[in-house]
Amino acid sequence: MATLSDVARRAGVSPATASRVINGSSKPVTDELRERVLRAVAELQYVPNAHAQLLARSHRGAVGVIVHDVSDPYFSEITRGLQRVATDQGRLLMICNSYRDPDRELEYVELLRGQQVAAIILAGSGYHDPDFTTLLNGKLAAYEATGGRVAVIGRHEHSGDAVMPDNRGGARLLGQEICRLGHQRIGVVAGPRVLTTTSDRLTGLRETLAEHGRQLPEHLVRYADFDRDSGAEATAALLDTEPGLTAIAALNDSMAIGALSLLRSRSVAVPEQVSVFGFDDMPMARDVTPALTTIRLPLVEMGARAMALALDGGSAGPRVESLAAELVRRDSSGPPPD
Amino acid sequence: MATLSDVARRAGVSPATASRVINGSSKPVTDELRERVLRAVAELQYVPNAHAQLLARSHRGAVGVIVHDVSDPYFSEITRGLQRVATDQGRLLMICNSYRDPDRELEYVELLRGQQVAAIILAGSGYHDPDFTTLLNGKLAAYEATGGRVAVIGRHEHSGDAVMPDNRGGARLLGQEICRLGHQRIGVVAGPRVLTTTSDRLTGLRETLAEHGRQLPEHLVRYADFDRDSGAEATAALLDTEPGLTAIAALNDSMAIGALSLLRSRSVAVPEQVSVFGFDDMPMARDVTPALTTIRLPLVEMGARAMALALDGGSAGPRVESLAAELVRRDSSGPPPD
DNA sequence: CGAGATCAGGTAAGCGCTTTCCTAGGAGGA
DNA sequence: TCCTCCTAGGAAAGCGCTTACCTGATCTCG
Repeated sequence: MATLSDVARRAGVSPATASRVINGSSKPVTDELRERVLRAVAELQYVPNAHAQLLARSHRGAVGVIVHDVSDPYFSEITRGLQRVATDQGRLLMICNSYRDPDRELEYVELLRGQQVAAIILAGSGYHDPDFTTLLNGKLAAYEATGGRVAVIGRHEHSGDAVMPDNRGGARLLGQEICRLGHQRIGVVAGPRVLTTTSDRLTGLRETLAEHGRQLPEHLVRYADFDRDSGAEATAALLDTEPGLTAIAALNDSMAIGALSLLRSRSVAVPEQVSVFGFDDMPMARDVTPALTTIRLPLVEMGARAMALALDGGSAGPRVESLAAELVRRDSSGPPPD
Repeated sequence: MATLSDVARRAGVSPATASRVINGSSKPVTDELRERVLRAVAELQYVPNAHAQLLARSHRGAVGVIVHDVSDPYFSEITRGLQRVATDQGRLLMICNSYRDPDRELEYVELLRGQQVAAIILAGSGYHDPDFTTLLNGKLAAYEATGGRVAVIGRHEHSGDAVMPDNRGGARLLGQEICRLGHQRIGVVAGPRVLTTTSDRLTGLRETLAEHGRQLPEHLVRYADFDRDSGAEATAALLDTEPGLTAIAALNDSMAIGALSLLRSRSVAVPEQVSVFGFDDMPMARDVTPALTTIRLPLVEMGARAMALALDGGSAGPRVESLAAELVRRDSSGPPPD
């Protein structure tokens, strides 16, 4: 691999001069020398060693992002928003998948810190796990203490800048719609118990149902993994327990799609016999049949806001931006059968 | 940010010793000192500067991946495969999105080279653009000349290790199925003209149709962008031109889903009036209604193979692994109406 | 015509780490 | 008791780059 000195030698100048023309430094260099350096660069196919550069300048260019899984549409949308703002500011994004493993999340924080990233963004639900939370906050605090910026998306456990989707409010909208339609026997396909997103959504739903005089007994809540297949399984279990259900609320769209697929396989008509509700409004929600009634979260926007928070040097104390959810009525929901 | 010397000072040892215990070097260190160093690390929340480490060792750990767009399911699947193998080997993955911009692709090659990655993997179709191809190959060659490894997925233009999905063969399967069902009036929603994937698939399809005595006139091929919405548009255009079509072959699933959605909005029954075919078999293909008949490509496998090729030091000359495509019959296809 | 200002370019000191090589001290053997 | 050999630990030389500072030449002006 050619180095700066190789270039300098070949051009017959000092490394300093070579560095200056390559980086377009403000220090003037005669055209003659500039030319020679550029020629040498081309001939040697020279590319500066990014690590050496980062060491020498103390710049901090890149931004780290820790998400549960980019291939999950929920996170690809968020990531798209993050990406957009980062790119606009000429920042490189390092994306890390924790696959919902708290330990891996911790490791990635260290890794990103080691990479000298300018900011770390944590996207995705927090965990109901005080020990982990303490540990994580400690690491983040250490990072912030050295000038790093942190922003989180949808996790209350961190006390700094945050973008919070209104999970609870969204779930209330969902509950209202279910009641408005007149459903009485309602099953819920929830996400992993340990995630705060699950409990927030569940809480909102419970509250609203209670306000309308509905019960949500524990055996009608099934915990799954926020993915399609486990959503289908949970739906099956729900139906087996309580064949008379007329509404199934899945706490994210992937699981709702799983539910749809299971219902189809059992020839249960949606929404005539059973209504299905999702949450998130991923792009795919409108393409399944029947198109999914769901709660829209402005995912791309959330990503963009979080990145903006992280990058704007944030003078004041912790800023929390709450983004509203919105009900999207499509074809998977309707009144219960008579 | 605490440095190694800070740690060493606090522990009352030399940086060398500190480095040794932190990295678990083979050089023996007394428990006494080891202990002191570890305590200092904990107290200072020390994390090694990854750039300095990379500079000092000449290790080359990470692997770079350039894809069109990870949030496109086609690439998330491939990436999953790449990721799996990379993680197994303890490698960090740097993922870059070119968004199908050749210039950006070129830039990313430089960037990754600057990051000293051990290998670069290019996934996604090549371009029909000799100038670009020459440029890209030049850059890759320069990288390989300095010991970097390169593997490509689905691009013929590079002469090194490659994993090639059998686009043409898959398209032939598609053509056969269409003919078998008895369709005569066939429209195609193709991808961007400039991509080799588009032309490969188109060629396979054309060949097979021709063998069965079908024509595929140019006005029945509409070029779109491999995404849902442009697929819908192209389908609309196709139908407007030629209302009598009984089969629409989209050259990827996203566009097929767009086609499905457009047909639904026009109340055209699928497959009774028009059959729709996709390509790739993304996870989502089975969840749309009607479930999509498509050509399965082993996307995850492709990623895994490519990473394996790139990482195994590949002694011999260029290795090309071709992966077969497979027809998946679902509900969106059937015989033409009488 | 010489002193200071100006300018292009070079010199060298790091950035934070790893690792080779060296040293001092202790163990072991004669 | 003295010499050798091993051992743990330190000193220091880089890794490839940037940049503050210095130098020598040219220019400007009194």
